[in-house]
Amino acid sequence: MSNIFDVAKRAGVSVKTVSRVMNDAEKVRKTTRERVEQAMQELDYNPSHAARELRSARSRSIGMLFGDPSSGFQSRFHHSALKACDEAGYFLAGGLFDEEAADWDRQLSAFLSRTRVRNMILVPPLSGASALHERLAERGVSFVLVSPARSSTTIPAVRMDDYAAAHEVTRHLLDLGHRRIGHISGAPDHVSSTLREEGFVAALKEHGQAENRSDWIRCGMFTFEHALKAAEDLLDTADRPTAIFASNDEMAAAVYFTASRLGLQVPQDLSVVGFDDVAIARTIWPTLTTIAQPYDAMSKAAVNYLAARDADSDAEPAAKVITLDYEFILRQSTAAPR
Amino acid sequence: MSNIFDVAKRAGVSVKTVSRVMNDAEKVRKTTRERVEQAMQELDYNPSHAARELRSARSRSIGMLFGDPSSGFQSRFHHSALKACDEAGYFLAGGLFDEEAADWDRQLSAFLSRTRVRNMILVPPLSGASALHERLAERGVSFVLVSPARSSTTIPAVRMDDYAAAHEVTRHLLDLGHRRIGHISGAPDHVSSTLREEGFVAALKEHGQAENRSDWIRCGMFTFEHALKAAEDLLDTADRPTAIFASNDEMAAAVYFTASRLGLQVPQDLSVVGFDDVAIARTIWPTLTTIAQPYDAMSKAAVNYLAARDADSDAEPAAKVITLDYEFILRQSTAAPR
DNA sequence: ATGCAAAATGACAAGGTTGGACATTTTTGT
DNA sequence: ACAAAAATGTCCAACCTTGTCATTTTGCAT
Repeated sequence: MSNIFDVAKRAGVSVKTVSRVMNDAEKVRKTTRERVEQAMQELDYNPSHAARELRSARSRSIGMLFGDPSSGFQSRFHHSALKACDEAGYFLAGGLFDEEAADWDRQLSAFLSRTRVRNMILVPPLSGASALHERLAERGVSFVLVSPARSSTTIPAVRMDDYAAAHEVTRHLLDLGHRRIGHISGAPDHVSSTLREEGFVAALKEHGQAENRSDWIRCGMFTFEHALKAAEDLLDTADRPTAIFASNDEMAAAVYFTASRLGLQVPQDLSVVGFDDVAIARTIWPTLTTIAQPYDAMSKAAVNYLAARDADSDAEPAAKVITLDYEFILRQSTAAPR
Repeated sequence: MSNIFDVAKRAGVSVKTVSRVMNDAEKVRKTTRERVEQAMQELDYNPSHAARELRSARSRSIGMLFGDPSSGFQSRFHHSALKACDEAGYFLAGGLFDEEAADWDRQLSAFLSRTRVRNMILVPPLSGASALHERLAERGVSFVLVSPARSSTTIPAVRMDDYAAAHEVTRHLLDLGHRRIGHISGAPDHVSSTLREEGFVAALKEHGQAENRSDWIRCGMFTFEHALKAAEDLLDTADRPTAIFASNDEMAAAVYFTASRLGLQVPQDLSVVGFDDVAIARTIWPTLTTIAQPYDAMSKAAVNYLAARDADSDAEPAAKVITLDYEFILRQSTAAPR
């Protein structure tokens, strides 16, 4: 396995110059840079992560804590984060974190000192754990929240436009001809849930459906179990909605089940829309129309911010909260009402 | 942040002794060890991962490649692997791997040289990718397969007793009184699928149900989509089974849907059993009776083997294939037939 | 051509740990 | 008290990269 000396020798320059090429902040003449880059390629050179970390203040690694083990969002995001880190030349260090555990503080310490990670990404539900955030700040770790529960002006965060997405979803249902539309909201203390609900209500109002029954909005706490109950309340009456917009995919799955149980076919008798586009959206039948979180873009934004801060620790992002474009994914769970 | 010198000073010993304590292969008196350990605690010392990796041949890190992004098995295993690595003082390095990509070879090189990982764990479907295994062997990386597709006597692997588990599942259905039992098998080239099918057939035979219709065994390829078709074939006749054993949880979910569509209630009209106990088993309704893979035990076994080999590179495991105990998880998807 | 500032490049130490090869001290058993 | 064995210490080199500072080269104006 080749090292920086081999590259330097082959390119006929000093090791320092090779180093400069890799950390491309400093001035290197174009011809030199090209010579070095070619040598790197020829030797299939990759810098040693360990040596870099040992020598330099920049850590080159980003930590991601895994909380809720069954979170579809977390799995999807992890995948994107691996990709983003790869591209940025960073390294994603995964660690376990159990918010409920009595010794979470010790757990965190062990993770931080073992990995020497100075940068972290927190996804829900950990992006809402303020005790954790405080501890990280104390220890001088930079971190970015993904889809945080509370909007904060002090902690950098990436998120998507929940309001606009919910608005578009509702609009889609209205355009199909639905006039009786239910909504299953998430956790009331989570700002994403609130925004989605607001987007839903606003779209109805704009369409002159202001009188849409307010008891067609039920809280599902973002969980399958709660949503089952909510769906039953909505559907088990003669006067039921013809479409339901659930604030995440797991809850949409719960709607499917309740619908099946009541003998309602999706989408013929009931249109269903989810949110997040996690694995389950493609694993249930009919496949679920939903909003795809911009996983790749969010990861990239988070990694880039951390990388920039790494390079210049005083750097502050232009915007504390970065809002990214979602995507509306039309699958088979929506149709015109009968 | 304290280093090994600080610890040595505080414990009143030499740096070498501290090192010996940490790498506990060599002889250190008990009292000395305790003194050193106390000093480490007091100083909140954690050895620098980077320095160790840089200096020593032992990598202290284990790589895990992520293939199929929507694999429930992979997510569950990842969680357990993080735990196991943590306990063993190792570090889990995650990397992306796309078997289909034309440049997977380059991808692999980049991952290996960037992380300098010398140990790997491969989960399905990557534990069945022989081209990948060859390349890893060439590069001198030790690796362990988890639930490999083919039984091999040359590559270390951990797995569970698929045959026994399938046997127990079938036995459970028979004990409930079911006499007409269907099976949806996985991918025919995967030994786990074959073993499960054999366990199923054997249990029926033992119970004198040898004449159980062989066309009640259908192939579902381990995927939701294929299983939908298989379930329909099994259920959309008057002469249908009263119970179905699916070779994984995703396929069991497909059975639920087909059942609902046909107006059959689970478990009253149809008992369903899955396999793996991934997130979906608890997210669908009724919750799914299934076999839990021994995720924690498999991770631990894999990590321990790799750690042992790390310490003594000639070490070979007593058994090439370690078989671990599964757990039968009784939930709400099974009941006596009507 | 000459001199000068600016740009590009190089030499060397340092970072925390382990391994090797021995030397020295302490303990154990008799 | 003695020898042998066990435990501990010393010292140096190596791992690979980057930061600091010194040196060389280049570009430009005279």
